[in-house]
Amino acid sequence: MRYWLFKSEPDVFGWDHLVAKGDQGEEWDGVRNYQARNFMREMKLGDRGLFYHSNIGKEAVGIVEVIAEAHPDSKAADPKWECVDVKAIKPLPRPVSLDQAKSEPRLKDMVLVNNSRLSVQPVTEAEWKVVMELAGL
DNA sequence: GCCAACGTTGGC
DNA sequence: GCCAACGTTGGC
Repeated sequence: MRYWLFKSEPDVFGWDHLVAKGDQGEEWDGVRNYQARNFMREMKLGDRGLFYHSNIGKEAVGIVEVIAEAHPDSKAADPKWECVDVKAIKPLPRPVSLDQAKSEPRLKDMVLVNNSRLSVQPVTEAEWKVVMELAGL
């Protein structure tokens, strides 16, 4: 299983929105960046990801699971843009902020810390474990 | 609100 | 195919 990080602005589509979708989950649509799309193409059913709030909060707030592998983004005019479906698994007991990630030496190579603009990112297993530890899981 | 970083576009 | 101009993202 691999780990990922999904970034979203909470006032556009936040953790609570995804939780409200329940087991049905939601398409991670709207990605118009090749790097991010290519990561979604690599995702497999059951992969886990962090749900990160950009701009407001700047913290990982929950865990999601991939429930549908890459397919054309239903909201894109061009089918070259693909996305996966995700559902909320559980909130982090203690959200992990960008500041925390930056000040944690074990997370210094995390994409989130080094390339703030990429909206879908891979997370290594080692990084995942550190984040879980900081989150109180 | 500003601006640095990055990606994309389009003229040449 | 290069690169300047432009637009967007997201941290500060």
